[in-house]
This record gives sequence, C-alpha cells and structure tokens, in this order.
Amino acid sequence: MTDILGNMRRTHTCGELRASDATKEVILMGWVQRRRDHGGVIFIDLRDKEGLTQIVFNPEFDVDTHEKAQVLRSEFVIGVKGQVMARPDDMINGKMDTGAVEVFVKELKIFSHAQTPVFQIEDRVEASESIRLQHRHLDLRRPQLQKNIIARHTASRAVRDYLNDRGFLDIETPFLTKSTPEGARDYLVPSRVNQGSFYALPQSPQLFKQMLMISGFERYYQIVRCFRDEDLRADRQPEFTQIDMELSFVGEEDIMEITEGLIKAVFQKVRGIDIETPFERMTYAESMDRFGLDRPDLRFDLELCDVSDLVKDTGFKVFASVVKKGGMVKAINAKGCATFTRKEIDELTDFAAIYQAKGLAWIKVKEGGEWQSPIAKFFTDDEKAALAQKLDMETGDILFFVADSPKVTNEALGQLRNELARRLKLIDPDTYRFVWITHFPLVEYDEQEKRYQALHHPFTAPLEEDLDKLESDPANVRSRAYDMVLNGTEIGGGSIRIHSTELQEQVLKLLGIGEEEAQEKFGFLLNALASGTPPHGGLAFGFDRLVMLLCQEDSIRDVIAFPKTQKATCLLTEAPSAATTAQLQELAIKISKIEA
RNA sequence: GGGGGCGUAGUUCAGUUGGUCAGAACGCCUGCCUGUCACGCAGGAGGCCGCGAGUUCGAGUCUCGUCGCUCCCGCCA
Repeated sequence: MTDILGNMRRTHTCGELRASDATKEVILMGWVQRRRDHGGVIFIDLRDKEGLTQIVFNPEFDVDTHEKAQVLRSEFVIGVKGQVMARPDDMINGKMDTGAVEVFVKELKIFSHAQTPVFQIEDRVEASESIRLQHRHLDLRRPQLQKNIIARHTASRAVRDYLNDRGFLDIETPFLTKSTPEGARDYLVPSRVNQGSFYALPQSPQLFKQMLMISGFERYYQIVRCFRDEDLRADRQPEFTQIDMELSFVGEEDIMEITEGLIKAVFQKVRGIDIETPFERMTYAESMDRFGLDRPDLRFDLELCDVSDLVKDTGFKVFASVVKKGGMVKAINAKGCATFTRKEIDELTDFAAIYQAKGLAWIKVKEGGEWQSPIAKFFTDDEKAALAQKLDMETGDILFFVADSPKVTNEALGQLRNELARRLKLIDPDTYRFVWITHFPLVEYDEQEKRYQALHHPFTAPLEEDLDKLESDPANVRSRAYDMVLNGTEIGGGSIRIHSTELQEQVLKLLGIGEEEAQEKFGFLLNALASGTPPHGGLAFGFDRLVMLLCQEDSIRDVIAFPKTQKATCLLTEAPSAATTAQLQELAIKISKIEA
C-alpha cells in the first residue's frame, strides 16, 4: 500500500519552534499561508491551527527540493522535513511567535493543490458575511475563528469538568418531542408513520429535566441544542446551544452559588481571568427603577431617576398628563455633557424613538444654574429647584427625560443609558460585571390576548410571601426566577419550580390554561408531579452568547462553526430546500402556496 | 410584519448634479531577483456595475419591483 504520507509524520506544530530548537530535524505539515519567491530562495509561511512558521527553500541547501517548491501557491497542503535554524539577530521577526527560527527544507511532499481562495486566509481581510458563509471552510481557517471555535471547546470542557466533579449527570433528552406550552414558535417535523402528526423540536428540555428530578436523578446537566422558529439577530440563531441544569432539594442560593462557580471556572479556563464571587444580587424592581432594564450594565453609572412626583402638577402638560394616566417620567443626568450639539441631541431622540419613546426632552444647565431647554418655560422656580436637587443638576450637565408608560419609559431610557455610555466611551471592554436579577414578576398581562402570560414559564414557583396575591393581584406576584446578567447581557436564567400539583394547577388557571388543555399539552408532567416530587430548580445558560462574550465578539455567528443567515438559511448546504414529491407523499403533505 | 445599511473585477471598496466612469488596492498570471516576512521591480489578464422593468437622446448613477447579506423594532429568554 502506498500512502502519500509515506513515513512522514509530524514532529512539531507550526506554532511551537523556538531558538532552543535550533539544529533539530523536524517535520511540519500545514497550509501555505504566503509565498515569497526571491528567485534564488523561496520563503513560505506554513500555517496550521497552532500558528505560522517560516520555511526556506534554498538551492544551496537542497537543489531538487527548491525546484519542486516552485509550484507552491496559497493554501496548498504540504509536509516538509528539514532542519531548524536559529535566525541571525538582525533577521528575527518579532511579530511571529516562531520568528526566532526558520526551517530549511530538504524534503517536500505536496499533499494537495488548492484553487486560489476567494478571500485570503487572514484576520485583517474582511470578506462580506455572505461570502464568508458560502465558503465557511475557508473562513474557519482564519486564526480568529479557529481561536473562537477552540475557545468554545475549552468552555464546553470546563463546564463538563466542573459539573461532572459535582455529581451532575449528563442525560440526553429527545429532539423529536412535543410542542412546549407558551414561548416561541416551534420547528415541526412531520411523522411518516403517523401521517398528519408532527413532532416539535425542543425550545428547551424544560419538561424533561423536571421529569428527571421527579425520577430522582437530583443533579442533571446537558450541553444541548435548542430550536426556536423566530426571527434572527446578531445574538439569536434558530438553533442554539444551552448549558441546561436542574437540581433537587435546593433553593435559589444553592443554584446561584454552584453556577457562579461554574462561570468562574469557565472564565479561568478560557481566558485565565479570575472572576470574583459571589455576584451582586439585585431585585427586578430595583433594576428597573435604577437602570430601566432587567439586564443592567453595571460597568458605568448614568442611573435613571424617577421624577414623576415632582412633575405631576407641572405646567408642562406632556409630563403632567402622562403621570395622571399612570405613566412615569424619568431622567438621566449626563454629567458634563451640555456640550452636546443639536445634531447629537436629535440623534439621541431618534435613538429613543426606536423604543417607542414619543420624544426626548432635554435640559442643559448653563453657568449659574440657568436652564437652556425647550421646556424650561413650563416650570416654576420651585419646580426647577426641586428637579435640580433631585437630579443633582450642576453647571455643564445635560438632562434627558422620557415621559410615557412605565414599560416604554424604562425601555427607552434604559437603552438610551447604554447608548450614552457607548458614545461617551464609559465602557471598559475588559471589565466583567456580573449581577443576579431576582424576584421577576410571575406573570405579565398580555394586552393583545387579554390574559396573563408567564414571564419565565408556567412552571416557575411564585414567591411564598406573595402566594396570597395569586388571585387578588396576580400582576404583583413575584416569582422565584433569576437571571445571570453580564455586562448588560442576559447569559442565563432559571427558577425554582413548582413542585406541588395544587400550586401548579392554581398557576395554570391564572394563565388561562384549562384543565383539558393542560392535560393535552403536558399532562405527563402534571401526572408525574403527583407521584412524589422533590423541591427543585434549575437554570440554563445561553452557551453561544457566553462564548461570544468570552471571545469579545459581536455576533454569535463568529463562535458557531456553521451558523445560519438572517433568513435562517445555510449558505453552505443551501438548506432548507424543497422536498421531493415522493417524500411529501410518504408524509401525506401537500404544499400550497401561501399568498402574502 | 415594519424601519435602516449594503450589493461595481476573485476580494475589499471609490465612482460628484445622469454625459472619458469601467477605476484603486489587495489577490491572480508571466518575467526578473539569494534574506524576505503584508518582500521588491516590470508587464499582463480579469466586469451582465445583484436581477427585471421604467424614465431619458443617454442610467453604475434617477424611479418602481425583485433577490441576497446585514443591523434594529415587533417577535423571541
């Protein structure tokens, strides 16, 4: 049997040779990064996933090999045997890890020729997303993406090591399963042997992991693919990966402690960064009040201030009427930013409008505390003094106000807070600020459907001291749900679950899910609950998002080997694609064109 | 479902009020070159200006439609 490798086997990677390796005979294998042909001597940068090494073809060293190297071009795959040479001091390349050496080649094997790549395999070459995804195999050769995919593996391994060491069991749950109640749109899979019936791909293994607790496994985890048929974003793919966990006989603090340790281990292993634990805790109510969002970025201040009380009777009707209708007026003081131009203020107004804010009122504080503002004339001196005190208004400040429903005011001003921080460069990209957000509302009233909806999911336990409000005042029942937030991004969330059948039935009733519907959709869980259920709870991390933050990338596509486009297609495989008539017949499915 | 950005050479882009506007850089090919490392020098090839209509004497440029990539709102933990 002949074999192109022959007896050639790699002795070193392209990233590891140093001056101390000089005179060694080595065998390297990899891709031709770049060829510099000087006529007499040819330099090649050889690349593998570990790095680059300069190899030299010199006719004085080996005339036949030099001749053979003439044909080498970008992305050819070769193996070379040669001698490591220390470079003279004036030829050391300080920009390369291996820059102190080079390998003089005496034997060359060309494993593969390669077409000229459509884009160069370098981090600094920015090809369009479309080109990158069509040629993902080339894109993935770029050092940055290799680093990301390796970091993803390192993170995954750190998670498994940590959880395995703590008695967690990795248990697989079905992909072909049943539609989960509430939540996102399902991906459906038609059944051939049960024509007309469909499986749903799991949005999360929620029900199964609770079943596993009921079965007595006590500690479960899975790094598991989940599916949601919703529109995509930079941080949302239709299939994505969760670190899914569930524990029995625990409360919130136990889960927080163990997952803080998990995140600490991941940051240690992937980035060598020591994260301080325990993390800060903040209630949902406090987060909304101070930051307007349930995922506050704590790397900077710029806190929101509720001035509804001070302006409820003011002559500025926009403010007064909003407060009278149950809305709120909040403000941000951008200290020292009275230098903002009209154009900048207009841009910020447009920014707030994205989040439904109908306007963005502003006040610049001039020398002597004088207000420059389109709304200054509506306020009495007393009102001005009260606002100035409450908002700590000093010369050189600019204040931004949003007046609307609590939902819009908080969202718009909370987002504006983040935008101001970006513009003012208040964010240190190397800082990691974690916070737990706790006591989320159990339910939220859905104006469109005229009913309460679970904020987290229907199996989340209400806070014990709020149980009496379950019927009388459901909107103010707090839950035992918690989110882990990192730098303004939710990276994980979970809750203590309901483990009593009675309470579960009560909550389902509140959500308007009738007994029949409940039985049909997840009767199996309700039955199981009645069979002896331990107190339990859990949490799921968005693994892609976590790795994205670890890699300091802006899109999860850059930490997923084969991501989908915004239209949920795969440019590499051209999925999804039409099914054959025969396939459709087997499934008893007819395609009807849906009119727009 | 809605709003914004982009689409011109293999790649990234420039292209003014519609009239030398078919351009640059990198890449590629050929030749020269024994110390480069984003090598250098000389020469060369390479274009359905996403696609389709329309306006016009004339469209890369204006209008409409359509397709694709992307950011965001809605939606979605």
